[in-house]
Amino acid sequence: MPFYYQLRQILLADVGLNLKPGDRMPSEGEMCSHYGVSRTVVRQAVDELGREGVIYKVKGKGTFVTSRKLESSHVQNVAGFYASMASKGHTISSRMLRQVIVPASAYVAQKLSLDIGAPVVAIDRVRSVDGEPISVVRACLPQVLVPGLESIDLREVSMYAVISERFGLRPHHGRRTIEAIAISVEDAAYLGVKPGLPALRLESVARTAENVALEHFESVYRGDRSKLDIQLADQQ
Amino acid sequence: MPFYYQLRQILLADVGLNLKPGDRMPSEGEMCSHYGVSRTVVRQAVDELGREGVIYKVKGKGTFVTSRKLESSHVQNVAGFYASMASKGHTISSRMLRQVIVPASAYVAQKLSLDIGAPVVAIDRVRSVDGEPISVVRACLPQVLVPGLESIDLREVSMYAVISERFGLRPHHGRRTIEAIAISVEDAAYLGVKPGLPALRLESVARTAENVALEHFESVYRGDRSKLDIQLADQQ
DNA sequence: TAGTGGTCTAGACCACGAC
DNA sequence: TCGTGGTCTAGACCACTAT
Repeated sequence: MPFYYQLRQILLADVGLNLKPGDRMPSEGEMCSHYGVSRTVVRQAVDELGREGVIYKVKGKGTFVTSRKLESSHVQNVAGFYASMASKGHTISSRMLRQVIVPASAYVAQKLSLDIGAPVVAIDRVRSVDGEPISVVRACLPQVLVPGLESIDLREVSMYAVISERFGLRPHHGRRTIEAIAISVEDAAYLGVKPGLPALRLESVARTAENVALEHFESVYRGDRSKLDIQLADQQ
Repeated sequence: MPFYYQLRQILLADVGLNLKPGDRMPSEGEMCSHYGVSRTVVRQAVDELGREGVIYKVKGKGTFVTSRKLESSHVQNVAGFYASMASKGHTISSRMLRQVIVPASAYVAQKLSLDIGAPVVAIDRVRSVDGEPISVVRACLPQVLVPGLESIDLREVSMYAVISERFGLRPHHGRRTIEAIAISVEDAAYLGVKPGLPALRLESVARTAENVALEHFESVYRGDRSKLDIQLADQQ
């Protein structure tokens, strides 16, 4: 492990144990001599924690603990729903509605920069958190990128983990939009609510670092049980 | 301006003009000699662009252009609604519903870490984009932090800009939640839609770097005209 | 004046990818 | 083998804050 990463972990532990909100951290010079590393290393560790909002720096004064707890939300992380919920201790399960190769619709083709009719793996699931159905997710991935995905059991695992391990593909950036809709008859039945009630609709396109469109999905969350969390952080 | 910032701007312009998606950037060593700066400077500029998703690096190969256009969304930026919309060329106006000092309700007091009944400046507005009413925003700020805010004309300016200039307070981090609701009779009237239709409700608490709660607001967006945009970016 | 973080230099060695 | 980005050293000067 690089020094700066080890130091980052040490400082993170300090913030959780010895240091309270508003406390001043040791100065960069003190850290250099205390841990026997150069200032480059100290700054890389401290800057990372600053970007994550754990601490903040004031020129001429010092570095201080922000102390807020970070709970990254799956809405703004490429990590995915499964990883996000699992990290909070929830149990996630999926009921598979469809897992087949279909020709891309005009809409999906446009979102994924494919030709209309190009083969995509369509994966429709009802996702439950701690046993309760929360959302209906309809995902599409270009079949050429993930051959064989249509026959992998995804009920109890993270799809992103499978894609990463089997195909070496990792989502890197993307865009999501959220809107309020009246829930459809079909989705209401899946989620056990009345049709027409307010629901959240989240649409997402994830791309690799090379900007290859990897996945499009649309998910509908029942409005009475779902809030989407977003963390804000100013650029430091 | 620091060298690394100037270099950042130069590289950003290159990405927009000379370089296409997937193109390789000059290597770090080439930039050093070309611009006559040390590698520290080059790395600080390149790393920033990497974090913003403009470029990405592959060890042993080089640095490449991602090329996606960044459209920062006001949902995940502390910058605020006004700055976000204004930067996209929209005209924002506000109809002031209420701008007074009131005692904090139990709910607001808890969100702002105040005592119940402590004075807060309540600012309720109907916000219009390009002349069309889009959302109802109800904000509360601790009166001790922003004395006099209740008598400043906020109809045509950014509230965050006012708070920054007059009181030296800048939002630094915070948390927002999004949910789907059926719009109330009152808000429906403000927005000119039918009561009970799906709407988005965004709740936010913004804090300063010192973790002082600066502002709580709740805003309701008419569901038929609003989508909230979120940019995803993997940690590099 | 002393201490802090912000910026910068001029080197170094390493692991990884391409050839 | 060579070039790339990843990590690291040991300094330096600056602007800002506090006293």
